[in-house]
Amino acid sequence: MRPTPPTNLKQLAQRANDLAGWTLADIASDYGIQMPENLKREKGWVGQLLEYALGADAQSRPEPDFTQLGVEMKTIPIDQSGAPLETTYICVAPRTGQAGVDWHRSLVYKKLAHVLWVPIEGERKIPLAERRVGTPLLWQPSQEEEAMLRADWEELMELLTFGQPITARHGEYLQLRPKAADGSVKTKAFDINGKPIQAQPKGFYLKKSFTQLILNRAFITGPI
DNA sequence: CCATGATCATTG
DNA sequence: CAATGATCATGG
Repeated sequence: MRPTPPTNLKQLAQRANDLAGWTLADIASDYGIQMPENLKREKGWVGQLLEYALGADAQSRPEPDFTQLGVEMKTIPIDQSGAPLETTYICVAPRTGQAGVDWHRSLVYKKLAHVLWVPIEGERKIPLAERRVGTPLLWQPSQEEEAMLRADWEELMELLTFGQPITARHGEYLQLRPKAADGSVKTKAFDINGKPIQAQPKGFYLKKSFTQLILNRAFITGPI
C-alpha cells in the first residue's frame, strides 16, 4: 500500500531514517515495484521510489514534495567517500514573466528552504539493486548558504531577464543547464533586444560543490 | 506541452 | 576524469 503523506516533520524524519541501510531492491520489493537493470532509461527511478516510500504528494507540481510540510525531497547519489556524484536539479528557469520577482518569492527559494536529502550509493559499478540508502538529512540553509544561493540566483535571473547567452559556467553554486526531452524542445523567451524568440528550456541546478558543503555540515566524509 | 524525477555521455 | 550539454520516463 502506498504510504500516506507524513503529517509532521518528526514523522517524515522517522520514516526516512527507517529506510537507511536498506537496499533499493529491499524497498522496491516492499511495495511490489519492478526494478530496472540500470538507470539509462529511467533516470528518475530512484527518486520516484523514495518519494513513493515516504508518501510525497506534490505529484510533479511546481512546489515542494511534501506539500503540508513545505519540504522538498532530493536523493543524492554519493561515492564511497560520501561525495556527491551528480549535480542536483531544482526547478525550471522562468524565461518570461519574472520581472520583479524577489528571492523569497522564487521557486528556487521555496524548493530549497527545507530539504530532506537522502544519500544513495550511486557508483555505476554497484548494481542498482544492491545500492544502499544512507542516513537522511533534514536541512535548512544557514544564513551563509542562503546568501551564496541568493547571489547566484540574482546573477542568473539577470541573464535570463535580459536574454543574454547562458552557459553552465555562470554562477558559483547554482547553475543553469538545458532541461528538456531533447534539443528540439523550445520555450518562449526574449532575446537581448527584447524580441520574443523560441529558446532552449533551462533548469536551475545545484553544483556538486554546494551539495558537498551541505553533507559536510552533517557528516564526516572522506578517508581518515 | 510542461513540470516532475534525475543520470547519461560527450567533450575539454 | 570532471563538467557541460543532452537526454529518458512519467503524469497531469
